[in-house]
Amino acid sequence: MQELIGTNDIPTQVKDPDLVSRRRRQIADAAVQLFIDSGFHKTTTRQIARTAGISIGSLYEYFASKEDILYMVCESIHAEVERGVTEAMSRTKAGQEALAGVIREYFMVCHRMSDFILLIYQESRSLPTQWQKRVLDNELRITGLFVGVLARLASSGELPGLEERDIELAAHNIVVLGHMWTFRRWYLARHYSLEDYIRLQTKFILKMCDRRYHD
Amino acid sequence: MQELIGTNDIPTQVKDPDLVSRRRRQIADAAVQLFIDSGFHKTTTRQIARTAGISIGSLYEYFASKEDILYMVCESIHAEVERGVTEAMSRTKAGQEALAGVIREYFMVCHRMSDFILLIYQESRSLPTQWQKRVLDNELRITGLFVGVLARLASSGELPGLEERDIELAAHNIVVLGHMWTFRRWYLARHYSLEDYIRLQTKFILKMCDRRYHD
DNA sequence: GCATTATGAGCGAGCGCTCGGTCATGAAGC
DNA sequence: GCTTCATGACCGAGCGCTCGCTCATAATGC
Repeated sequence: MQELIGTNDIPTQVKDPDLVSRRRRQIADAAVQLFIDSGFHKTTTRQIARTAGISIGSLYEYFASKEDILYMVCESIHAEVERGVTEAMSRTKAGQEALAGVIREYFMVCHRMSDFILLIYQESRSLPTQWQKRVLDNELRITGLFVGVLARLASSGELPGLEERDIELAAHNIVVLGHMWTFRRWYLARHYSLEDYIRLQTKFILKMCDRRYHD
Repeated sequence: MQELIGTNDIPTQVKDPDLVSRRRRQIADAAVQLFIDSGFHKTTTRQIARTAGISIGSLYEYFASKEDILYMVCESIHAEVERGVTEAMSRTKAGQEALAGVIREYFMVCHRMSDFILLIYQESRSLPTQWQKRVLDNELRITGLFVGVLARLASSGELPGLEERDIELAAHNIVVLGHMWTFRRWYLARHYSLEDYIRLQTKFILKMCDRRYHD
């Protein structure tokens, strides 16, 4: 929920850039919780302002529209997920267990960001078209991180029989199985602990990617 | 999009049950397209009435609220998916290829119902809580169909090493990988034909479920 | 002619957003 | 140092409008 808060993507009346990013963060933080609780459409701009502790007038000094707020919220969420994943990757060692490690960390991020990821699934359609595209780009960039991991393993012979097209699709599968924990949580969390889920899915994913794998 | 149109879940002023189900179908058909095109919130009840070819007053003879219409639309979609899957299952033979066959048919259903499935992901949150639960029940019932298939195969020794908990989760995975074709279509459809997608994902799923499987 | 169904003008709550104005701060002029 | 003035962040009543929904009345059909 970062630097881009002060991005010049979104115009503002206010001169002081430091103040702009502080206030935007303040507003986005208030908005994201309200969006999660009641959805984008049922949340009113007045509510957002009140929760952020500023007036409705001031709110519109920092954002040009309600959609702008949603866009910033979506960007923040993706930035946070991406940060989590890249961090996990830099921490992780090479070789066979690398994949399992990254999956684990990614699933933990999904768990932590459950409500936020769900929000993107449900509300990103309310964004103006060009910003929807940006959201999809973000999604694709995150998927790309997993393509990278898989490609590295494949090229070092760790995943024999996995061609380029397989890799791409496998990466999408990993990403989406992480999301699945968020949008099927109402069921999954009642039958599997997060640890169980990670263990079982990792097993599945490894079997999927590595024909030599046996449990 | 069926019999349940005349369901007594939703109250009506109109006596003739046949008329009720005809009109409800008429309204739901109009609404679903509008919801897909513009989303639930941006669609107005007046638009729905106009598209259905009736007056706004009449619309409220057959539905008590806009949410009621969304609920009926969601139910219809799930009924259609379930019909498609059960039909595929009765058509399909036993044994090793049974799974691949069912997956194939299911993915075809997902493809055909792409927009509708996406609609449920995006708009079911706008439903009153108790009806959200019903939607989740439907989702679970469809998943249950796959649990059934996998369990039958497992008990006849076709999928060694797949325990009950694995089966449950594998079924969820299959369902969600079908949905993935709908909500990542903006990317996937540009890189994989439906046939490619089915072939690759089936391979993945079989590897996931069957340790004896090799391509 | 009565019961049933259809109609659409109208209601009013509530929405996103604006804009004229306030006020704390600090620079400028003397 | 005191007064004056300029700045810009902050404010919130209120505008214009839309929307979901109602209800008095008309049309229909048995």
